Amino acid sequence: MVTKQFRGSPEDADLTRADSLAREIFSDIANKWALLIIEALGEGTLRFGELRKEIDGISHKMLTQNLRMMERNGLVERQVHPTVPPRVEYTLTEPGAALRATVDAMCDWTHRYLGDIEASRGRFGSGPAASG
Amino acid sequence: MVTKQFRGSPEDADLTRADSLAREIFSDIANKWALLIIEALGEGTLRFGELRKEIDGISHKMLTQNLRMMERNGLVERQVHPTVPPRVEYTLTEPGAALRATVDAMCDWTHRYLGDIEASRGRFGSGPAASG
DNA sequence: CGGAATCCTTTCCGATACTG
DNA sequence: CAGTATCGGAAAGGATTCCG
Repeated sequence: MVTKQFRGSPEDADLTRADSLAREIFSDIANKWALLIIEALGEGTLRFGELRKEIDGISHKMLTQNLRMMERNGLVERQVHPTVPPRVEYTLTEPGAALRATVDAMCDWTHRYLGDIEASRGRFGSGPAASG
Repeated sequence: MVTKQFRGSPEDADLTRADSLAREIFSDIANKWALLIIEALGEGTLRFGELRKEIDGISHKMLTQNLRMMERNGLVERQVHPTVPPRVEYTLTEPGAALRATVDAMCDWTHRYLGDIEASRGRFGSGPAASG
């Protein structure tokens, strides 16, 4: 039940704390860039620059920011090779790989219903017109 | 391949248009509130006010805004009962219900890895400390 | 090459007021 | 009860610059 969060009742402090944490994590990953990064890393390990090229439209800043967040949450592992120029590689962890299956499903869904959605958009606006 | 979007090449106009649309839809639904609404409607039809109560922390405005977007994309159906006071009900469509399975998986994932993530967060910050 | 900090614009989102 | 519109602060996010 991720829809619920915390209410201030002191008794169920543990339950509400878990709910609050669940919601926080959910909010972290229910984000465009994070999901696209997971999708991109699904193929295997990628360097920072490769990720940037793979994910169309992501900025340097957003990529860094989301990778930090995902590293903190243990979704990706960051490996720094102390060469020059530096080489930094990102890999999905086991939790990250598990989430990847879900993201794949979301991508499949998108392509599966692309036509329906386009049609729905066409109807929207012309649909609920006045009757008289 | 939702990670790719459109490049201005005139030849593959159709392909890039589809990619662009796919990314747009993906961005629409890869959003905290939209996913929580889908999750909430998974149980069955709910009124506006019920949704508001079900989804902790969502504001009147965000709920309206996301419901419009989801209606436009054909994820939810909106039924207005011309009573007084008005009664408006929201139900998942078939595409919406299909997406629900994915969102459920995301919620399951969240609870499944809650502990791991919390542990990872604890390590983060104290991990990459200087060696000397 | 990858990261961090800065600046600046855009978007998000809550609060409020008003309508039917 | 549900929806729309407006306002203003907060946060997101892009561009740029400097560092190792």
